[in-house]
Amino acid sequence: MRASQFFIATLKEAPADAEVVSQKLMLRAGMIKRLAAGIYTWMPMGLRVVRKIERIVRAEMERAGAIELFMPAVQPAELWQESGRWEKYGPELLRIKDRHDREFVIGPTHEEVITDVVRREIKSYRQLPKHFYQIQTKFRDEIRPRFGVMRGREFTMKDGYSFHADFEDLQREYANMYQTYSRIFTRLGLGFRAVAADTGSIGGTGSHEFHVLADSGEDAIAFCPDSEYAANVELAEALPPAAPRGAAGESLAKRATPDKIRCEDVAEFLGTPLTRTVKAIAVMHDEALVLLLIRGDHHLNEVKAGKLSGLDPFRFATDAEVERFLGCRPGYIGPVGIDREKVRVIADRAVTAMDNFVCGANEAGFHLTGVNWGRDLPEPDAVADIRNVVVGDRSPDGKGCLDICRGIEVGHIFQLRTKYAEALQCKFLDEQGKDRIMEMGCYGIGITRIAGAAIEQGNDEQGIIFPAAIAPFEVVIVPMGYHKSEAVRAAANKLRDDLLAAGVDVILDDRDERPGVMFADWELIGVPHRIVVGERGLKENKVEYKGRRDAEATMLPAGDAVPFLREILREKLCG
RNA sequence: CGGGGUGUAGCGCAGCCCGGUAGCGCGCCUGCUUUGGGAGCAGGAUGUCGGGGGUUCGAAUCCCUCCACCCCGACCA
Repeated sequence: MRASQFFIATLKEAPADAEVVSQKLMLRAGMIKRLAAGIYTWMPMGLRVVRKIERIVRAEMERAGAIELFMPAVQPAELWQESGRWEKYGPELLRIKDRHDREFVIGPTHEEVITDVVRREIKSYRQLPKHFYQIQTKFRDEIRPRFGVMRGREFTMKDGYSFHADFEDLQREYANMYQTYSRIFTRLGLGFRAVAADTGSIGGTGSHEFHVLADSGEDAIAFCPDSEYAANVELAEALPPAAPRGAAGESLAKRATPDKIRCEDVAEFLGTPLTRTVKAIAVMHDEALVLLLIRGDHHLNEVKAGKLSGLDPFRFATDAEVERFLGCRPGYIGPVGIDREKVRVIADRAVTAMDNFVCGANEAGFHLTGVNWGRDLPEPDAVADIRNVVVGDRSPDGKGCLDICRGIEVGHIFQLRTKYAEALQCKFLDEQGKDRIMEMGCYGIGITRIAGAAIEQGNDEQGIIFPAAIAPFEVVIVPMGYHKSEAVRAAANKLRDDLLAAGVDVILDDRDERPGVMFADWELIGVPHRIVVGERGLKENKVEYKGRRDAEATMLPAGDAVPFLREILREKLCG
């Protein structure tokens, strides 16, 4: 490729509304163009990145035994009504009507379509298992699209669906995909982590998310540095405290705490550690108020709380409801002296182990100190794990303490079991000639999100630092005076031809630009390897090499450039 | 949806309060010079001032309305 024939559209300044670094850099590097909220054009430079990601994903999916097909983006409403998601999916599902007033959706995912295909095509256990996948445009009408292609409304996804005669075979394929995804993200050159994930309403044993580790990630991941344990914070279990509850040493006292509403403020005002305070969170279930008790320094985990049998589903109580049930305005409510016939109390595991604690007095402007279970109030109606884990908590696998990092979800594998097969009656005949529902797995990779995630993980003051595997070009040749010096032009052209012949994805910058412009452009675009050809070096028959992360350039004999680059590119691919 | 904010040239912005018909930087075009880190000089092109309505002799500016985009929204219980 020659730069003069390609399309390079870099910007010195990023559009003002770009928020995250990947979005700014992709816009500046001319990889994407915004058309509408969460909807982007992939410009030629960016498309090369997407295509390289797709190529690796395809290769590994084929290797794992999956078969590619391509399903429609526009899908009839009937299928979604049949699965029940026409109602359940909510406003994220974009619905459209055709000229005959028939309803359709723009597919946010393809479980319905693939299940329909399989139920029509596969009749016998002899045809199972099968794993179909596609790389396709999805549309999800996000409430608030942000972060460029990381949370767009229209995006490209690899989605695969496997069908099995029994659960054991589904688990086999699930393990196969776990390995495959690990290979894919390794080949893509990303720092990632597989984490146990919430299975949501579907239940079942298996779901893992694959996260690219980056501080800007939207998800928090709890992991144990001393073991393999890693889970989304939504899921990670907070173990019961090791130390038992202490004796009731202090006597119960009511203290005036005017205008002190937050636990932090109360603790500071009373000179008590935050860890001795208890916050009561009022929620509503079945039109009854339930108090959730969390230690002052902890955070409620809504996902965990929502799974409790007596709390599914719940919503936060309004101020009026708090007043009605507790006779006190929010800010000073607590579990002491309330009508436990009407208000249930669910305590986090950490809270039941507390003694001599501080909580609201159910009287505006007052908190209680020296509160003790048993003595001052009855034991909680239920004890459960309803908080987020924090750094330093014991790891659920018992092998050390948890740490927390942030990640961008780029892959998700899921054992769907029979959820969709049941709804759409996707059956096969087994060896006995009996009708049985198929077991299903689904496996997704956010292709376009990976481009953004890779940039979040690799960038500096100058711009993007792409892994070689997904950079738009592996090598750029920047000649000094291409249009002035016959020697430079000849050497640069030859190097380009030799690299192409050696299978290297190279671009020669033959634009009539000043050196500074070319250097800045390629550093912004993030090409990992750069060769500078100049008369200065050619006098000694040398060219200059600089890796994108290198501080200094090194000179090499012109003849060594091709084997040298082949070598480092091969290392990167295998490493 | 609720709250806040912004729409002026391809990008970044000023002008608006206090009405007089639009400007700066980058980019773009032409010429000359320059050529190892986003060049210099000279000349030039580019705007339904988000749309519609109103007030006014006159509206980017004031008023009404619509639209688009951006930001924030459990943790006070």
